[in-house]
Amino acid sequence: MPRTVKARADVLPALAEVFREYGYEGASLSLIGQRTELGKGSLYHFFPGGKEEMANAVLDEIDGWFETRMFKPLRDEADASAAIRAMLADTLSYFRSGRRVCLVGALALGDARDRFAERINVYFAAWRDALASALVRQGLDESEARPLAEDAVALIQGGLVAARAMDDPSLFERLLARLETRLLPPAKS
Amino acid sequence: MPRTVKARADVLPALAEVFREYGYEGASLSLIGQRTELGKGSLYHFFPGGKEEMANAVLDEIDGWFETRMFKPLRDEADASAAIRAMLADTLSYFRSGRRVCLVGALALGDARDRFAERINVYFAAWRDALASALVRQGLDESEARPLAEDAVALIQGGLVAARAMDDPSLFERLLARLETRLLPPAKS
DNA sequence: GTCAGATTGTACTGATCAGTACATTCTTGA
DNA sequence: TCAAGAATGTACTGATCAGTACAATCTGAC
Repeated sequence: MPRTVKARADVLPALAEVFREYGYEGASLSLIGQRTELGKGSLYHFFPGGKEEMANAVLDEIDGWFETRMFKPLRDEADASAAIRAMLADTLSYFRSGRRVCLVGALALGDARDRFAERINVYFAAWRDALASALVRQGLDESEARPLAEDAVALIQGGLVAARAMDDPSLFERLLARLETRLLPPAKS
Repeated sequence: MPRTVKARADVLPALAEVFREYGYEGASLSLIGQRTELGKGSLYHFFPGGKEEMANAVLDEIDGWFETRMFKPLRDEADASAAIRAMLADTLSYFRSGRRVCLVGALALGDARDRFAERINVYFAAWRDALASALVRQGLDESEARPLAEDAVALIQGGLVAARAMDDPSLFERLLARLETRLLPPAKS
């Protein structure tokens, strides 16, 4: 039954975008239906648990993407600096220069926070820890790497808020460019 | 008719807290009624424009608080460093070490963004510009002050997101402490 | 072709939403 | 004391919410 799997996975990007744009509570089933081009029958066929299962499926996909694409390289790649540069580039493109919101961050601020609290926590902690690991392999002490990674994750999230608030994607780009100079070791080639 | 004015103003703190906790759409009138201990009759008596007028009243109060308490001193106070230190201390206490969310930031990420887009934009821009002004008076070039102020505002917003996401108020405190060392001139007394 | 099961559309449910209408109660100034 | 108007409680409106039920349709294996 390849079609079942395909159809459910096909819906996830549209689903994610609805949650990103409207938040958990704001993403009504009628809106979800429009964006995914699926009726209620199909939606509840694929996601018997309703909205909560939809959001969890989206979060699963996001977790998977960040884990394999960013966190794992940050933890494991031999060239830590390259992994950090790749992380920044991926961050820029994933969030569309700040035009796209971080769903996890939006959930953290919104009214559905408690419902996904554990997942939200894990996502942020994983990002911070993976980045700190890369910084340590770059030669920093744990005691320097930890705070720097903490700053970086917060700066990225805040950059998304600020870029959206001021409707200025270039702000997010500038933020990431400056962050790169703080995260990479000075004047190596 | 002093009582009218008093009653309306008395409701604003509770109103603000509801919007902060549940977002604009999530703050239902029944919830607002409970928290403010006002029935629908009273709420629509004080705010004939409904929820939107309530949110605008709250934003007015927030704007006023930040303007007089933080932005104006940052722009005008003779001792720029003292104003920056005061800003950081006020930020810490206002947001309750990250336990309290920034309503403006939450609105920026949420589904009611378009409704308050202009106000949100102005709030962020005012903070950045006021801080940049203080940095310039501290001796920085405009070209250094601008990016640093931009970073600071984003870091604060991101700190609120991250502190809430990881349920760790001390994270917000650490962030602000490190930010202070970046904003104040090194080793003066 | 046929049939089991996957998929889908439609019509419901009861709850809750923002907002309105309005009669009642309270407060205040004279 | 008493009216004017401020303040409030209650009962509504129609819309929309998440979720359910179920019959109709489609699909692929045989």
